[in-house]
Amino acid sequence: MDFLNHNPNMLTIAQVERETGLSKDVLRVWERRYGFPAPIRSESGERVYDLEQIERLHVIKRLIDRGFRPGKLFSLTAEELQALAQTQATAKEGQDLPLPFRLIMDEVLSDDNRGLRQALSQLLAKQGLQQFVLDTVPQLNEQVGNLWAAGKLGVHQEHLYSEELSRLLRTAIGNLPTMGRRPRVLLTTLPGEEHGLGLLMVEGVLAPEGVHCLSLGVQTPMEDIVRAVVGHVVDVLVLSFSAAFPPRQGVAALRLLRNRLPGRVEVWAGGSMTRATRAHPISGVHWTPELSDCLVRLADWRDRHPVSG
Amino acid sequence: MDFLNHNPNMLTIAQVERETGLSKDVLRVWERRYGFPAPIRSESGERVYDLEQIERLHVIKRLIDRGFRPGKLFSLTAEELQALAQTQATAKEGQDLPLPFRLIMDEVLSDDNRGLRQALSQLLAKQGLQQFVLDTVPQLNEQVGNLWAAGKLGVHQEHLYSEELSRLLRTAIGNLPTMGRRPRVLLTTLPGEEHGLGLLMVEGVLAPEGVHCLSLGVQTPMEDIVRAVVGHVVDVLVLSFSAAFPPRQGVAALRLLRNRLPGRVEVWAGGSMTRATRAHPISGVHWTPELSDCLVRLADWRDRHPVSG
DNA sequence: TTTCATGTTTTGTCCTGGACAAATAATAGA
DNA sequence: TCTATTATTTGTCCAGGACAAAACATGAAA
Repeated sequence: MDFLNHNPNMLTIAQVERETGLSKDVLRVWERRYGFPAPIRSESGERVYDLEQIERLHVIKRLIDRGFRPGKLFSLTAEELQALAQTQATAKEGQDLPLPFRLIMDEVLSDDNRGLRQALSQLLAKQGLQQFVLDTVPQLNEQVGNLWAAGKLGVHQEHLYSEELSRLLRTAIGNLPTMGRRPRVLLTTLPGEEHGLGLLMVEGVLAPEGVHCLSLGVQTPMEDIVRAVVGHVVDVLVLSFSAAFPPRQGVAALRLLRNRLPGRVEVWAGGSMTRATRAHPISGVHWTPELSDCLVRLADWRDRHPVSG
Repeated sequence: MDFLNHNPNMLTIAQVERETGLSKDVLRVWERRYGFPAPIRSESGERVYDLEQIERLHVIKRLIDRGFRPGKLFSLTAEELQALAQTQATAKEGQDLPLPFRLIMDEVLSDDNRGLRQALSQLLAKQGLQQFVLDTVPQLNEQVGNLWAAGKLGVHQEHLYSEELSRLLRTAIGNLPTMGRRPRVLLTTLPGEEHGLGLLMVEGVLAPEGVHCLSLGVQTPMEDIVRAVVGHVVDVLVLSFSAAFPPRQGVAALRLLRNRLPGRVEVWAGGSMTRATRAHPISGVHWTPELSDCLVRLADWRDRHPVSG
């Protein structure tokens, strides 16, 4: 194996795709239409990008995620772009929040994982798991989202936040006494959805109700979801979709999956995406855009399935 | 929004890519070369795949993952393919394993998450966290890998195993007393590496040594790794690479990253991939293919940085 | 026999540039 | 002010050629 080839400060298009999250198709069509990025070519004609371009791509990507359109952005100079990013940064400050929230955000912003862990776990202890997940966590998430949108938060800080929160929730759920009452619930996400926090939150709401939860983590192929549902004799399948999941594809995938599951099994679809799709009913799929909807559905399920014997 | 269009049993090429993990390019070039898959076309000429083809693609993908070459597989009929999958299934049985391992594998195979959780946590309690991670977990992983290669294990069972193991490790790590001695270690994976178990294992080895660990979860873009390393004043950066990570790209990415980090910061690269790359030294990067290598490096680091005052 | 170097085949990735579907913005009508 | 059309922008898909990388086969040297 020869790993010695090219200049270590240059990236191939595949590396840029992984690094920035922009597909090869997009990178090429931007180059064609807007003249940027403008990679040099290897001797065999393949695109080779330097670090400056990657950095600029990152800036552009972030601005697009905040709602700007590519057309506008590509006509700007580097300075204007930078200025725009700065302007945005001051837009949505953390407003009048209750003190505990401000504190937690401060820990996130100051990169203090110990402090963050401490603060989160204190809040959890005060409120109890279910309350914490139903009320506090969504507010925290929103706040993190705001700070992110305002450009105050680096990706690593967002990662740190969700890592510590996951850790805390898992621990709390793990320490719950095992009840294993019906319904048996299977939790996972479809391929393409790699955000697993939603699953943990649902589990944090249901487990205290004594529900038998079974999580497969993220990105389980449909075929395997079907197998698991049958194999585990599951009553309810919970799927979570973040806001980043394209609603069209979500609905298409749910239809497809619904078709292949036994009718007996309920499907609950939750997460931010479902706020956009709730107006489009799918027969046999329940939208649970809010966490509390899961509790409503749970009560309903138990009403219809009284414990016999 | 109109979600009502196409037949819910047909998939677009993008859906097939997500579902099977085969890139669009591969799907198209297979069709061109081997005549399979053979999707019908929408009225606008786009590929539309039916469920049968997806299923066959899944089978083929699995066989390729087990070392078969596409060329061979595409000349087989459906029956031969099925037969091959079956044959493989009996190849690598679980051999003479110590009893506790057999037990755990049985729990995995019987889809019993409660039992699995129980068995794992019992083993952990007996051995202690560090020992458990150093000895037992790698053996379990290997065994799961064997069963997978033998076709005995569904994806959902593999997911279940790693989910329960992660849960257990997180809980155990979370219950450790906080020491926060040097070095300060940052753990994450590069974009493209979505397997996070390795990070947990490293943490499970280092945390009992009193190391100040800080995990960012998976797939942190390089730019943000650099920021986090600087922002958190980290001494050591730990990166994990699963066997699925292409060695070439791993080495290229490490070179790139190393160039952008302060020289003071050590980089430890571990995980199965590094067994293939260890022969290719990168200055400033330490290969730690075995977990115990992390302990060696830790001792070395502490030797060179005696606590002053 | 095993190990390593070399050539050959297979396989996956990249390319161009056109077409069009989907998402978004702009405009007209209620 | 709100809602339905129409226009523009933007991302995805396509074909089919080229070639880089990986896997395999062959032969020479240890």
